[in-house]
Amino acid sequence: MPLKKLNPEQLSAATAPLGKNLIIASAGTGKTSTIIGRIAHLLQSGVAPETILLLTFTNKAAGEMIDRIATAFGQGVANEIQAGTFHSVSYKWLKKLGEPIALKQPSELKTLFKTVYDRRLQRTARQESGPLSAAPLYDYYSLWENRVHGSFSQWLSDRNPAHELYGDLYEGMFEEFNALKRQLGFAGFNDLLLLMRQRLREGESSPFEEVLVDEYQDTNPLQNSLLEALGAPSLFCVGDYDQSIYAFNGAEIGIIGTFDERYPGAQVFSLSKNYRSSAPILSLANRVIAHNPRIYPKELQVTKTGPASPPALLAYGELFDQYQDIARRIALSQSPKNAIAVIFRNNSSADGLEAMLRELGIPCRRKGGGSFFEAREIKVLLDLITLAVNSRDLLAFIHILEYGPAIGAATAKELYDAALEIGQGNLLRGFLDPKRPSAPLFAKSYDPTRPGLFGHEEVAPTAARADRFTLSGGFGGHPLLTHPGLQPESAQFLAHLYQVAGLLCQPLSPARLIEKLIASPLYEQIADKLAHKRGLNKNRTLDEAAKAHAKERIFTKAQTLKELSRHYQECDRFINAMVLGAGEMSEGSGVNLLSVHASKGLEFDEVFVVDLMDGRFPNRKLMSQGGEIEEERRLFYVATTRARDRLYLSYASWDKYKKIDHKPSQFLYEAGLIEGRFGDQEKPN
DNA sequence: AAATGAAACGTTTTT
DNA sequence: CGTTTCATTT
Repeated sequence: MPLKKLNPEQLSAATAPLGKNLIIASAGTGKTSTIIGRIAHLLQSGVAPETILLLTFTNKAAGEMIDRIATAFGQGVANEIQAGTFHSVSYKWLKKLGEPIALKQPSELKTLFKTVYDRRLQRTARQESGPLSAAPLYDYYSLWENRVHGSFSQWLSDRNPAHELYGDLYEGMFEEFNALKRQLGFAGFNDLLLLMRQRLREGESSPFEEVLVDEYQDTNPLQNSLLEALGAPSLFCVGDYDQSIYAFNGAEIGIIGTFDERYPGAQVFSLSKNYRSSAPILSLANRVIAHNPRIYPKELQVTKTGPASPPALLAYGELFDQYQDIARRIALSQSPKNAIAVIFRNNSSADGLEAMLRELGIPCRRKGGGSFFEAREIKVLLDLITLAVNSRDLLAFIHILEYGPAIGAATAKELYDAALEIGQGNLLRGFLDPKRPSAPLFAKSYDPTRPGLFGHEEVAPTAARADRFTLSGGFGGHPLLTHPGLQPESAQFLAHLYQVAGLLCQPLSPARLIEKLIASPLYEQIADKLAHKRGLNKNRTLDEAAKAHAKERIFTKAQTLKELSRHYQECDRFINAMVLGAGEMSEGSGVNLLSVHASKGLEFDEVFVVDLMDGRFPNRKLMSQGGEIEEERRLFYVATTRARDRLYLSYASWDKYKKIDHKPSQFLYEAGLIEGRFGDQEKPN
């Protein structure tokens, strides 16, 4: 039983009376066991499982905890507990409330925003020192949404007075963008939280007796306001001040810091016994983090006894010597490969490491899903399935159409408008069961002086007859074929899409649908186009063998997606899970290659923290943009406390590829691994 | 309006 | 280093 295994500190936290409870749990102090214990305690005290909400930082973490509950209380009870990230829980709830939500990737929404931006800002008006470009502006806005207080333009000009001039312009853009987003039924990550909070404030009642929040230190004001809107009588927030590493996403350390002020009568518990790391590893981590100001006193006790190997500093001349030697050490290590991790500040370190490991035949796994979901052959499939779910999805439709020969963004948008009209709001019906248009369909024409997806203007309609193409399969004479500029090969592509539209209307499971899509002439044509591009040499000649190989890989990947989809019964759940959890899948097995952020919550026998050079870790570029050295130090703390038995810290003083000299990270000085004080070393003559 | 080839660009971390 | 944006051609 979960509660039996807890130490007195953990037990007293887990069995705390209902109320506002904050648990300060340093690295390796059995945070997860305490949460499991808490849930066990609630269930044993008669709290109904469906009134327990567990919020975690990743859906994977939620799944693992629910699995542990299932072991003790059975799958039935475990499944009643609401668990997931703020985002996925909000999504599920909004879905249940009947809110139509088509969740979109941030990159997609950014592109959509850019079309609004481009129309409002003439090219000539864009100079350096002028207004922000679309992408950074969108990023700022997104960060602001997570920070919730005040107006956007005010917040922006507080950061940089130069933006004050453009405040109204920006506000107007986002007003239009948000309206457009609503009209198209799209939602981004932030929207899930904003919509959920709105529903709660409008009186939607929350059924939760207690909300448990894991990784509380990484909560941002938007999430916190949602938590407050939930209004649960009891909170169980678990976090560690020293592991707050998501300031860039709006996380505010003050939220955990002011818990007892914001909730009078709150109880604060502290877990102080570390079960993970050896004494020398823990003492190194503590030595470094001691340079940060304390909010809560922390006295970590080591419980591991026996011989321990001290953390080792590995210094190298050149960057790739470092990667190579670490790969060699890993090859010689006695530890199982999946109990070893290489941790870095910036993902750019991963490629070099992976290459060197591969050279020695060592398997490795990288988090972040890799590029699987970024691959075009996967994206098209997801876009096609999206159409089955959201039959008026502008972005999905346009992305698919752009694979058509001689069809670009402009023609795609015209076809979208037309199909939507003759389908009475349903693109698929527009293909399969078109209403006869009362007026000519394509009376609009693209105006290149007004860029973006919405830059159309009325011009004199051009007459074109749909029957000028000879097509098989019942698509001949279709109203969409009256598009005046349509090429014969484009018409053929549309005929293939017509056939697929029939598939998308059938009530199929994601796996069955993907299977049929892969076998369709449409996908064959798209795959061929992609493979052709990839088989092209630099001198524009086609390497047939390379093309065949590329095509094979495309279909293999498509099969992988089909396998992945087997876990889902409904298409809409599948699609949204792919957006919400795309980054949570790791590919392969073996040595773990992780960014510090991705390593959060994990532990390994042996840990290599690499590229500990000033500038890279701490990341000076970020710090110049407002990042804080304290946050970088916390990142270092998180990285080193992943290690159970062995910890290696490494750096290289020369990057021959970029021709950059590197100095060791200041954290190596603070750790006492390098003598003297950072910044004091004399310059070489 | 699309396709092609050349130039610029920037390389943080995540739901 | 690879991607994304720009300019030119058809």
